[in-house]
Amino acid sequence: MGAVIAEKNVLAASQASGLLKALADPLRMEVIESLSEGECCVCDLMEKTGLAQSRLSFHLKVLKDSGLITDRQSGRWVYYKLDLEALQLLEDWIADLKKSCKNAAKPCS
Amino acid sequence: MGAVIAEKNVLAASQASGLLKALADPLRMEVIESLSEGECCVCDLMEKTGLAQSRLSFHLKVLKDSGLITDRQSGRWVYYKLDLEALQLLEDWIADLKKSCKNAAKPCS
DNA sequence: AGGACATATCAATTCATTTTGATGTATCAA
DNA sequence: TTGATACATCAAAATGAATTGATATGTCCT
Repeated sequence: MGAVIAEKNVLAASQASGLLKALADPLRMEVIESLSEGECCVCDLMEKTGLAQSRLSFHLKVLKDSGLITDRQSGRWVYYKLDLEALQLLEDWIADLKKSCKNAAKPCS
Repeated sequence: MGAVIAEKNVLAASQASGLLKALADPLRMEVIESLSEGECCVCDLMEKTGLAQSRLSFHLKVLKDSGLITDRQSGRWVYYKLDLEALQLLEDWIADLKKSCKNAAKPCS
């Protein structure tokens, strides 16, 4: 039983690490917050964030690679949106960490 | 009303960004997970993580500056522990983001 | 006072991420 | 089929973060 839980944690931890890394950047957080208002295309995100096209594209790729957002092409436009499951995974991981916290001091050896 | 909420969100966002950045590193996550077992001193963390002293010290500083952990000196030893409130703040920030997600597509302008 | 221990800090190097400007690819409309 | 639009990708330069080994600081013990 320990093994299964440990494995699950290791998996979740590495996944969480990727999500955290992607999220831990002010520009990308801005993008994420823009996307929380609903799916939208790159041109709209450019307006909202004021970022240059290639710069925005770079950050969108980081976010997409992490699994935090997904894209869909429609004609000339590419639409991005948040992946709620990824956010949920992250929230769960933090909740688990909190739960596993025993704040008892351990004697120094 | 919008102003107050916006201010609160902006504050939370920049704070959250710091926490995320600190947390989004495999070594530091290891440290955090060690600390989830309870407060402990640097020498114990060195054993648990196998990191060299100066390297560990560097990462502990990053974590402490973010507010994710706190320290307390006792004689020659310095004890570190997780700050549950910071974890809570992070969890709340993600929960809020999730809540504010409207997945309705926005027409491209 | 002197030595040993626990930890922090520093400067130099290495390594990773980000920015920029240019070019490439696909789609649409005329 | 040409030109315009929307976006992605690339290589080079700029910036930032991490590692290393050395040295500094403070505390304890004798």
